Amino acid sequence: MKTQYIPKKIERKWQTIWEDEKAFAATCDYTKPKFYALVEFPYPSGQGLHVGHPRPYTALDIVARKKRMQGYNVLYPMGWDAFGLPTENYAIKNKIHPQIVTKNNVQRFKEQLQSLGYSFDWDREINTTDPDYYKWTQWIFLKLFKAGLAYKKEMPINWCTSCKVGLANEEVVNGVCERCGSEVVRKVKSEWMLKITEYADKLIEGLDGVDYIEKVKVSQKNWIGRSEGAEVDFSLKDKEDKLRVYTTRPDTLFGATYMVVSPEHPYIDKYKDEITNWDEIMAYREAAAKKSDFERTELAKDKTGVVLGGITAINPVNNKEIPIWISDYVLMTYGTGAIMAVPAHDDRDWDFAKKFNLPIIQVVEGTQGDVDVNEAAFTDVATGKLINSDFLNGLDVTDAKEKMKDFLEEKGIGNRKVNYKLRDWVFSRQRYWGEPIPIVHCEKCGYVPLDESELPLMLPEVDSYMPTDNGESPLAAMTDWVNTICPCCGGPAKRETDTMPQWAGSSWYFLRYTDPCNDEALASPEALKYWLPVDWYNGGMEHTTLHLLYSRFWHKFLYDNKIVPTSEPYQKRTSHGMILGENGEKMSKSRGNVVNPDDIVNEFGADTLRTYEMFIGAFDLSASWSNDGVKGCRRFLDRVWKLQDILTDETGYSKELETKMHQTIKKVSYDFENLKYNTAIAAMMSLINDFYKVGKVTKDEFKTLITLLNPVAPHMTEELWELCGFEGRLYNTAWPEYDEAKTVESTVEIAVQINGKTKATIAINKDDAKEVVIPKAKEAIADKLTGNVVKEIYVPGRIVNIVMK
RNA sequence: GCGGAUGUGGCGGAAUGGCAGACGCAGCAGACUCAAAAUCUGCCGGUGGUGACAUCGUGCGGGUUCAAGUCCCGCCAUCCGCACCA
Repeated sequence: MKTQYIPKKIERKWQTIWEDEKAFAATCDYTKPKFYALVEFPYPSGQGLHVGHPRPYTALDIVARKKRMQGYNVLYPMGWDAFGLPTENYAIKNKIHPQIVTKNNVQRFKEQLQSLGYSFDWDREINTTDPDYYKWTQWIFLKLFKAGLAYKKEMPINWCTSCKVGLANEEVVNGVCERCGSEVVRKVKSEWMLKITEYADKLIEGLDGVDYIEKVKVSQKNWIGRSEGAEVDFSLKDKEDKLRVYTTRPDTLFGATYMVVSPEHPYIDKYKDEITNWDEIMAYREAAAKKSDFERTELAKDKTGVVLGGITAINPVNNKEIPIWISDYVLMTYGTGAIMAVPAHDDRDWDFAKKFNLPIIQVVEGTQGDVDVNEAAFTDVATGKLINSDFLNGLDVTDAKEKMKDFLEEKGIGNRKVNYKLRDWVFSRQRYWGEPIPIVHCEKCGYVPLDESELPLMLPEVDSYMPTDNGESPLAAMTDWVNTICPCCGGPAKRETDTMPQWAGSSWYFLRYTDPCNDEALASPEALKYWLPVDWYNGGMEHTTLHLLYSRFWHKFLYDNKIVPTSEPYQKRTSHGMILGENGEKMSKSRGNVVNPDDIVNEFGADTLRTYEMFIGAFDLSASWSNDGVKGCRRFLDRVWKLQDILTDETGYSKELETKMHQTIKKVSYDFENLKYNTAIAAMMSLINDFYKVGKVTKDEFKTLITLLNPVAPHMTEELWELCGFEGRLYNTAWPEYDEAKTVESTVEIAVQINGKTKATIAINKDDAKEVVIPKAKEAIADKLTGNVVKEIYVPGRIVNIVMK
């Protein structure tokens, strides 16, 4: 054996060489074909890198390295999503400035990533907390504000009692704060909002033109929750006012037997004097307000409610007088905050009607037979036919919906309406460690944007980062900073003291990588035109309805304002599975099953860690860590290293392995771009097993193998390349080519079956005709051909099946 | 409840409708060693048989097909989202 494989001796060496040679820098030669590979930039937490991080980073590193070898100008950048609560909380606890905490964490993360040998272009590193970066985050906010898409609104928000901060709906999980797990209550605050709802349709339509894995598309569509229906006005008896409802089932209007309004509905206060049971209503309302969202969900099954005394409504299609109830199963935040109840054809209305003994009128009949709406609501829209509904009778549900919508619009008692589950984005945070919102409030002029020339609006130094109990940001205590003059009238004014949420900086970071040092624009139009869209973006499923949706929204807005050249930011989106502990549970300190990537690098080397994480299983599924599995991958790399012992001076591929070589190049090339890293590695393992079986490996076979393996194990293959005296550097050697014709053996062994069961195998020439193969096959199974042969099947090069009776 | 995914040896996992279990791990046996580790060689789904071989086998029940882990219909289990959205 020539030398021993000692990763520690070679990994640092190559990392330094790559850095010195700027091996992986994306060039500004915009004439070359480009490839933009992107992984989600991490939040540099104090814990350092988790073994989950290298999985997606290695996967796209493989793609990036391969694309470079195929002649592409590749952009594979990395940066830091560094604003956020954990850093701020750590800063509060340890009395260190968050800036310093961030700097330390970034340094640690960067060292760890570099020790894994990623081909990131570190010259394009970005950090969302850098004023030169957040200048442009603020700039985009101003654009949104000027376009009327950022507005301030008094609204009940999700308030985390521990973080003392308002949360977006997406950040509340099971009624508790996504970050700290504390209780979330509703609190009324004036908050900055972004009108993402204005882009709801565009965000749905855009999905048709991109190559995202299906489950991401489905989740986004469900989250946006588009529904088509109608708004209908019900008259209040003896009143001028109409009570407007939203329904997706206007066809069932004749079956509406009562109405329900949300406890917060404004009509309740408006008709206070005429409501005969005001005390009861108030008691219900208070009880509902006290319930947290979590309790409301928990109690979802059991319907509660109170009838409004003294006020009734008139069904506009049949003029019947019906009662109005209040109940918290109707949400003020969706539709109009009021519904018409059709208990015969809606499960929730049915539950409510049963509980309070309200009439149930059937207006849709099943075509399959009897439907008893006293037993359960009949909600099947596919098979129903309308009954008891005057001019709709006999129609199926789809036609009846349309006819009723036309009717409503003709008579002026309603109209078609599309609703979304998606809400506007709560964009304020009452926190220090975020981008300041560049807005000034003037008594005379209202909310006034800063002039672009004032950007970046720097985050000022404060004495305390503690949020306050009254819900104000720590910045509010900085009177010198808060008190300013109005950019509009020059009078006294106050700065906005809320900051932006963590999602702001990550909503456009991929644009900045294309031109990270530009101080005149977020990136030059040339750079954007060349690099966009991102060709392949990989990230976690948990960001599907947050980051991914938010960044698509910003991008579409920038596109509409002609700042970016593409309507979608990412052409392709994939997702990796989680890495679980050895026991199959999520890794956590409390479970004691955490694996530290540094330990693996120290003991086995970065190339082993990379190989193992790619070999661990299907990329999109979660996988359990296995220390034995890591050892196996190290063993594989050792065996590759030791191929030097049987390396000959011969060139070309040897006769016995020629087919295998072409097959392997084909398989590895395909698998690397199709998330099948595990089978690509298996194919290379199988190839080296064959080298050992044959007892030698030619120069060209060895070159091909280490080139194919280079994207996975870049350090050791580069070292081998040099040790063997091959020319230049492996990282800029051309990717191996294969000859399709040579991927198939000229003689193949195929199975001979009787009635689908294999009885023998025969060797044939791959081009042999059926007339040649069948007799050969029959000969091989002659002793078993005891019945009548009914049919003889030959699938060329694959199988023979003799059907016998 | 709705949506999405998953189910194959002791384990992780392979299989354009065409010889199920590639590749790896663990295990067993042997070689090397004073011994162990490392390394190398062989075996490695169940049952029956000394054996060639036979037979069963991809969560369960049906179906399509010459042929089904793969396609269709109906279930079960587990995991992950969402959840009173009218």
